[in-house]
Amino acid sequence: MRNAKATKNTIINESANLFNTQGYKATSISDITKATGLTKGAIYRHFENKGDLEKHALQRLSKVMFGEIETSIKEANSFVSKMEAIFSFFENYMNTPLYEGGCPVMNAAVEADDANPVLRKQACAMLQEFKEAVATLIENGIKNNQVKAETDVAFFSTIFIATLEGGIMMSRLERNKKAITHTIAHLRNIVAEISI
Amino acid sequence: MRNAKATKNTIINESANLFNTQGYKATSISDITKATGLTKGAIYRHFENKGDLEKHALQRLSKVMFGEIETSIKEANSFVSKMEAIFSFFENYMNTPLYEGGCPVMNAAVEADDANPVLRKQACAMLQEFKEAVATLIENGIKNNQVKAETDVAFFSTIFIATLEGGIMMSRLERNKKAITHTIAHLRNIVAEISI
DNA sequence: TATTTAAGATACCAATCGGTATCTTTGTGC
DNA sequence: GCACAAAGATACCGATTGGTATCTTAAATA
Repeated sequence: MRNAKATKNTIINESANLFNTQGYKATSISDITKATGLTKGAIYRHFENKGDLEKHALQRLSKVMFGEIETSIKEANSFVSKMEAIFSFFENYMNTPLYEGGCPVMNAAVEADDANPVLRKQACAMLQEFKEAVATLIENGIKNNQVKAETDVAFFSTIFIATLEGGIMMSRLERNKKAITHTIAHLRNIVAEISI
Repeated sequence: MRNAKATKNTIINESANLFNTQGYKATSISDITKATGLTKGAIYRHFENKGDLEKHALQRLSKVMFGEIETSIKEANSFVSKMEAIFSFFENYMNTPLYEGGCPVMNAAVEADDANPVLRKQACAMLQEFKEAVATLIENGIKNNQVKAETDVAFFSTIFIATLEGGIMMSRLERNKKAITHTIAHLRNIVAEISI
């Protein structure tokens, strides 16, 4: 019976790509049929409705994004080099993106209003996950005497992510790396400031 | 003949509100008829097509946003207080927004892909305008001996806006002021650093 | 190899989309 | 007050939307 798991997987991948580039509402089921080469019948066999597919697609994007970041963080072995891992992820992002369409968190956050609370909640959780990851990095840095003890963890994790996301938005709009390069350079300075 | 200018104005206002909250593609003409109490016939008398209306609506949002910022900047008479004017605009923004739905630049930037080049170009121009406004502030600050001469103008105007936009995105997603408060506090520190 | 069942294709549904042609109403100048 | 033109309402158009019922195909099992 024609590898169901594989088809479901390609549906998720292709739709995730479309949702992240064109937007969730703006992407139709027939867009997905064209991208996958499948028919509506096949898609609706694997997913309850479009919202269900959106949920799975964003989950996939989340896994890919955080998966890549977390592995490169684990490979690094100091606070500074772990932060560098995040920076290089977002720097390379413009040249060779893991997925098209920019940051999934921002895309979902901007599109999801009260009309799509499921998407909003997911984006919320992703942002939370991102913030906590950075916070843990700083906390561990403090424990290991690599970061100044008086550092405000919540404050810095917030401005780190805000600056990164803003930089991505600007660079994507302007279609050049200037903004993201500037913001990362700025964040490098901050990392140096709070480092011991 | 039933004040045409006034009707066109309300159509622009109402649709700008809807576009900025629900998204451009996601807002239908009949959404706009409901919001204005008018009919399709009336709307299409004043605008060529939906894209034309989108263009006018974003232009309106741009005018409102920059109009408010620029007047409050002009009222201030030093580099620091002019920057404070920008900060308080974005701080008050969460409590009493001039328009619903967050930053029009970010919304248009995230939604507009290759499928809507008109919207993209407008968002591009708005970001450029914002960047140049901040740059001019810093340059005048240097001229008036209020900002350190060695300050990299393009660098700082970029990270200012990136940080602000990222903070807005996070605060809107989390539905509390924490992120925007943190980012503005951080930008205040930077202003202090480059000030004389 | 025949049977069974899951996977996918086809054909359809009502609702809505952006857009238009036409009709009615309203205000204005003569 | 009457003609004229502009503003807005109504009724429709084909195309597309998300979704479903039904049919066909293909793989696993017996």
